[in-house]
Amino acid sequence: MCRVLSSEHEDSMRLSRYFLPILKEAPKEAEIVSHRLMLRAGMMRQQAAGIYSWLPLGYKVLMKIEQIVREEQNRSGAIELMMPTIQSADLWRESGRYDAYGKEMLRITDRHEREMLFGPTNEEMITDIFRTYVRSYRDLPLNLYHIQWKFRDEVRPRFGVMRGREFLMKDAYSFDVDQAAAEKAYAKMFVAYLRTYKRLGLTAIPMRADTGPIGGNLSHEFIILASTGESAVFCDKELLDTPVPGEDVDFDADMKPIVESFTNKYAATEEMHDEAAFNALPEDRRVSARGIEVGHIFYFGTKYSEPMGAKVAMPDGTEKPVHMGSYGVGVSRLIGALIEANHDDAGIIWPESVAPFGAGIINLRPGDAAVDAACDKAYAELSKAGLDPLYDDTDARPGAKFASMDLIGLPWQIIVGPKGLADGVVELKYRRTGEKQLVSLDAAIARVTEKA
RNA sequence: CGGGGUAUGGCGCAGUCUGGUAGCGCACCUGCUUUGGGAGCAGGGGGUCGCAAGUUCGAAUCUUGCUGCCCCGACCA
Repeated sequence: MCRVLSSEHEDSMRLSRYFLPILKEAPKEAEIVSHRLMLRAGMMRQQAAGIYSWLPLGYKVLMKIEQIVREEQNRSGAIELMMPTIQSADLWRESGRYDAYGKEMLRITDRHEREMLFGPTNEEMITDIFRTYVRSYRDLPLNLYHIQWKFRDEVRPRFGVMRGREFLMKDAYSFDVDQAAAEKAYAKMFVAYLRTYKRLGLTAIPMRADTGPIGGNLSHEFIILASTGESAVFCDKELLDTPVPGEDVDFDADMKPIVESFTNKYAATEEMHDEAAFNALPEDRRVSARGIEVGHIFYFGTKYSEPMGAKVAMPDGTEKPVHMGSYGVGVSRLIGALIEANHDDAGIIWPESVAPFGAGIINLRPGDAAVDAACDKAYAELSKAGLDPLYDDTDARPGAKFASMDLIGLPWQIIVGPKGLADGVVELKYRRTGEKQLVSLDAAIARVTEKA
C-alpha cells in the first residue's frame, strides 16, 4: 500500500489527475506534422509567433533531451555553467557584433535607458568570463557550456519549435592555446555529438558547413534525414551505418580516427554540394534526401578573443589570444526533428530514451474490480521498475483511449479489459510497429520492464 | 522585408457578396442508455464576431485605418 502511494509521488501518473489537453483537431496555423502533433498531443501552446508555453507532456520530453545532451557533454569533459538570457549591449560592442547583428537581435532598454538585449548566443559573454579569470596556458584546455533559452527575432517564425523565436539551446565554448589544440577540442565535441544523437534514437550525419572568412574545414552541421527537412542534402550511404563510439569511449585518447571515419565520406548540404564528387560515388551509395539541422560546431580561432582581450600567458612569458570554438545543439528544435523522423498517421512514436512516459496502461472498464486490480498491479510494477508509466484510469470510451495513447506515442501499451481478463490475458501493444499480442498480465509486465 | 491570405465560444468551420437580435460539428456540464479501436438520445453553459473610427434607424456583414496570426520568397539552430 505504502509502496504504491510512494510511487505515485514520483513521475508515474494517473491520467485522471494529469494535465494532458489533447485536441481532436489541430489548429489551422500548424502546417507541418511535428507542429500539428505537438499541439494535438497537448505538448505546447503558442503564446505569440514562435514563442511557446511548454505543457507537461512536452516539458517532460524537453527535459529528457536536455539531460541526454548534458550527460554527453559532461562525459566529453565539458563543464556546465549558466549564463543569463539578458545581456548588456556593451559586451556586444566590444566584438563589433552589436551593430552587425541586425534586426534578429531583440534589443531591450531598461528603466535607466541602458541598452540591453535578449541573447541570441553567448560568445561575447563566455569570452568575458574567461578573460576575467583565466590568465595562464596551464588552465587550458577548457570547455564551458550552458543550456539556456535564446531569442532570435526571426522575420518569419514557422514550423512550430523547428523555427521558433525563443528556443532552448546547448552551447559550448572551447578555449585552447593554439589551433592544433583547438582541433582536439573540436574532435571531442564531434564525438560527443555523435553519441548524443545516437542516444536520442537519431542518425545524425555530420556535413561540412561553410566556415565563412576563417576557412579550413572545421565546421560541421549535424543533419538528420527526414522527408520534411528544410534543406536538400547529399551523402554517402555508408555514413548511415558508420558505427558511433560507445559509452566507454576514452575522450583523452586521439579522437581523430573516429572523426575521420565520418569525414572521409561524402556528405554535404545544398550550399556545399559538389556534384562531381558526389557522382564519383557508386550509384547505389548516393543518398539524395532532405535534412534537418540539429547541431552545428565550428572553430573560429581568435575572432572574439582578439578584440575582447582574452589572452593567456604562454610558457615563454608572452601573452597570446586563445583559440576558440563553439558548439550548438538545438534542444527544443530536436523535439520537432524527433517527431518528423518518428511518427505515423495515428501520432507520435517516441524513441524509448526520450518518451515522456515509458509505457501506457489502459483500463477499459474503470470500476470493474478485476480490471482495476490488474491495472493497479501493472502500474505499481512498472513504477517500481522505474518505467514511469502513464495510467489511463479515466472513464472515457475505449476508442478514445486508444486514439489518445497512440497520439502521444508511448513505446508500450498494456491494455486491460474485462473480456481479455476473463481469458487471463491483457493486450500488449508495441507502438512503433503496431504489433499486438495477447499475453498474461505478468508476461506483459515482464516484457515491458525487461529493458528498464 | 516584398507578395498573398486570414481573424466569428477551447478547437475546426458556416454566415459577410445581397446589413435586420449569431449558428453548426467537436470539446465542456447534467441525466439516461451504452462501453474492446475518437458512442446515442435529451437537456444545458459559454462568443461586446481581432481593435478603432465612420456610414446607417440598424453593422459579424459596407468604408477607412491599425493589429495579430498563417502561407510563398529572401534569411537562420
